Amino acid sequence: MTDVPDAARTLVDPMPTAAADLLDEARETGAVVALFGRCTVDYDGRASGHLGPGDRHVLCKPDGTLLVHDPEGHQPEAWHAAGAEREATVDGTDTLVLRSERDDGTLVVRFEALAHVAAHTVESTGETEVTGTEEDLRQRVLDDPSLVEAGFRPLAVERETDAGPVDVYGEDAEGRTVAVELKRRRVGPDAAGQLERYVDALERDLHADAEVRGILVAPSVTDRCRQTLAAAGLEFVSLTP
Amino acid sequence: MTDVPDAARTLVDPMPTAAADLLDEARETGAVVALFGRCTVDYDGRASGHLGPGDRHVLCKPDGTLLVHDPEGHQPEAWHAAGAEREATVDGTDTLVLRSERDDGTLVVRFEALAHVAAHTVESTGETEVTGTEEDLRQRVLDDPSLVEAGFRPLAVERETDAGPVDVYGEDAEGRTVAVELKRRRVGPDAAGQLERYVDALERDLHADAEVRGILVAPSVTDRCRQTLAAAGLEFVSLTP
DNA sequence: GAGTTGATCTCGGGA
DNA sequence: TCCCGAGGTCAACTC
Repeated sequence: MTDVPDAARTLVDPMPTAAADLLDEARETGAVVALFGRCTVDYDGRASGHLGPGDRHVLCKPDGTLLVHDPEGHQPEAWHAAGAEREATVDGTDTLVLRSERDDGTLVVRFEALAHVAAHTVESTGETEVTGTEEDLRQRVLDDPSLVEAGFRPLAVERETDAGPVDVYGEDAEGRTVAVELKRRRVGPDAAGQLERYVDALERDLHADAEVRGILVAPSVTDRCRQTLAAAGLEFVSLTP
Repeated sequence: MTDVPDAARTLVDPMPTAAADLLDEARETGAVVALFGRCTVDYDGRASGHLGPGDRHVLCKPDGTLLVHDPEGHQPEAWHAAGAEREATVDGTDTLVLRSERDDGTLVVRFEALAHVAAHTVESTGETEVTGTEEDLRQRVLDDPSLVEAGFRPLAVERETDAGPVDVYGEDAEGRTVAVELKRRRVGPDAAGQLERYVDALERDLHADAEVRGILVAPSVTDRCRQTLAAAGLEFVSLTP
């Protein structure tokens, strides 16, 4: 044991007390801790759930995030989001208990068996950069409004209405108000409903007699979406990000 | 080295080749592998992104799932969902490269430095059980339809319409068609729009003159949701799961 | 703090 | 296979 904690520490088949110590130490140092072992999980909060005994991977982040992963799937089987308070104790002599408390609930992981515990302090986080998002699509439309239609003139982005913010708000070549809803992926009826709400709200806002066009811009739409658009008098323009 | 792979193996400050071997072995045995190290990530697919050098935790599951976690937040910074093909190679002498291929894109993780690699074979997955979901709320309504209103009679669940499936479809005390949309949480305008689409579709489906009531059942609604409901002639019933 | 929407959303169920 | 909506969604941004 040294006063200066190691940047990385690993325990194999640890005693629960040793694992608890490592978790306590990690809380001081801001380390990320990964545990492998056989455990049960109980959650109570916005919903409640129980996971029977199984081999799982548990990841504890210094911001309070706790993720319980089983061997399949992208989604954690159980979790607590950032802001949770974590506490590691030993129940009896051989059970490590991880208790995570949040305003909206409690998560408890009980390890019947522990195979690995690894802690790793993080010195720096790299920069992250993503392209191909909806905002990129919007920028493309603003740079070249004719992608929507010839003569389209954008006047505002995220223009507020009583039904929420319109992605791109503008006028067509004949001066009619146009609401554009952008989607980077093929969309279903929900996108048509979203646009419909904006158009209805704008028509109520502006004048009772105002004609407002609604244009859904997306790579493609489902049949039902097309139906919904048609029923609401809305238009579709295909644009692939 | 034995012919029978260990159920659990850990490497500390491993050579990249040793880590690659462990990843290859894990592919055979169906083990979950967790890596700690300094890495960069490049993703190209539905979008594209780059993560600069940083200390991260990488989790590889036998179903192809790959998750790259930084020290904050619930969401992985980068990922590949199940079904991806993974390959571990060594670039030069000191860089472990994890390459994950999917139909819709490629994810590459390059480790400049590796602190831990741990593999753990999974013998069994515990049962999982959740309560407090929307389906539980629906069952409650079916068991006691008066929670919606006195005289309400459910006739179908997930009743199909041209706009999608209605949560609970039924009749009120006076024989009018009722579409019920259930939400387990406080809801915004999107839920009102969803219900509106169903009601509109039902009115088109049944008769031009048919009156169809739409009732949103949720713990509470936002102001805008209430406005949208009112504008569409829809109703709200408060019910807490 | 609440409201609104996006997400490389993922996931499960049904046609 | 695609479509559709739920999710203990989470996360970002605005008011």
